[in-house]
Amino acid sequence: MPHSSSIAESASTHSGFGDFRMTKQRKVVYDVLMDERDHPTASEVFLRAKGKMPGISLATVYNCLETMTQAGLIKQVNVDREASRYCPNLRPHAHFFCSECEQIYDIDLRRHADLEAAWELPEGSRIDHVDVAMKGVCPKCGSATDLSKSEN
Amino acid sequence: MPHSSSIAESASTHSGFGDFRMTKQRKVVYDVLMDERDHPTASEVFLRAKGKMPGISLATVYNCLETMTQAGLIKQVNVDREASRYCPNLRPHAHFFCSECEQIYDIDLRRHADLEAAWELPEGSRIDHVDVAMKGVCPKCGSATDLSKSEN
DNA sequence: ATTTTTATTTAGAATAATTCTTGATCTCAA
DNA sequence: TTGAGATCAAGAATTATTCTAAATAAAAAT
Repeated sequence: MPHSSSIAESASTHSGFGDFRMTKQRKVVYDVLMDERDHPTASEVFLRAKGKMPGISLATVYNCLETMTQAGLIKQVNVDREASRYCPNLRPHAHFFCSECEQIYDIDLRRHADLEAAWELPEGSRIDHVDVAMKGVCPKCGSATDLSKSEN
Repeated sequence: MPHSSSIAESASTHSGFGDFRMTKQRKVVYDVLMDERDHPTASEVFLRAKGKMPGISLATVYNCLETMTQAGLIKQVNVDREASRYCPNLRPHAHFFCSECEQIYDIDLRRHADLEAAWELPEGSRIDHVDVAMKGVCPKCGSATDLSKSEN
């Protein structure tokens, strides 16, 4: 008889997130995301993860990112068709992509804001997930005069 | 031929949208989007376009979609990392992706709604574009009992 | 503790959407 | 009409991601 217990698991590698096991590799990947919350791509995560665990493979990084996304531990962030990025911020938030510095910033939702109220949703729609991505220029890049389009 | 409309229809091949030329191919692609507003992917557009212009190539369809998106004639719609879809709806609207029927629906913005008010945007951010994608189950699919998960 | 089962990792091959390249063709303007 | 530049077509190339299969590790059962 294979196991069947749905939730409520026991000791060690379990995290309490459904059937999710926090393996060594997953821990490393998760830590990478926690260490620098700059929305790295899978390959960027891979590079950093190798620093902590040289033998880890790219496929594993992809696996970990996918499993942890499913488990709800992290979020996958997509901007246009670029490589997916990942973040461990679980609060409801939007993403702001600065087209100057190509950084992604988390934008928090205001306490009382009602996202769905703004839209003419047909009666009876069930919303599972709302994804808000903004594009523009961040304060840092915006204040820099057009001349000094240097770095930062 | 159906649709008469708006833009991209005047005299020569010029449309008034910057330096954009409405060539035969681009017209075909644009008409495909106008004929059936169901957010087709590039390959779907290609298939339909071949009906109107058998010699058209996939590369050209990609070119047309890209140029017209740049020109602001159509919009590229991305849901997660799936193939991009395209729509000629220029009103500000969000996209609702039904995970049952895999259709994309346009969701209009309520007249007075203020999108940016909901977010804790840092002072001095310049927003060029906001992209809202919702995922869930549409009324049609939601009302169908779980048993009749048939089509549509 | 040893065996059996199941999940996870790894490396590389495969995939799929998209972009690029090159040469041909078309359009506009002189 | 000619020349320049834009656009098109066909196929090769790219790239992020997924898949496959074998090896390993962890958990459960004996």
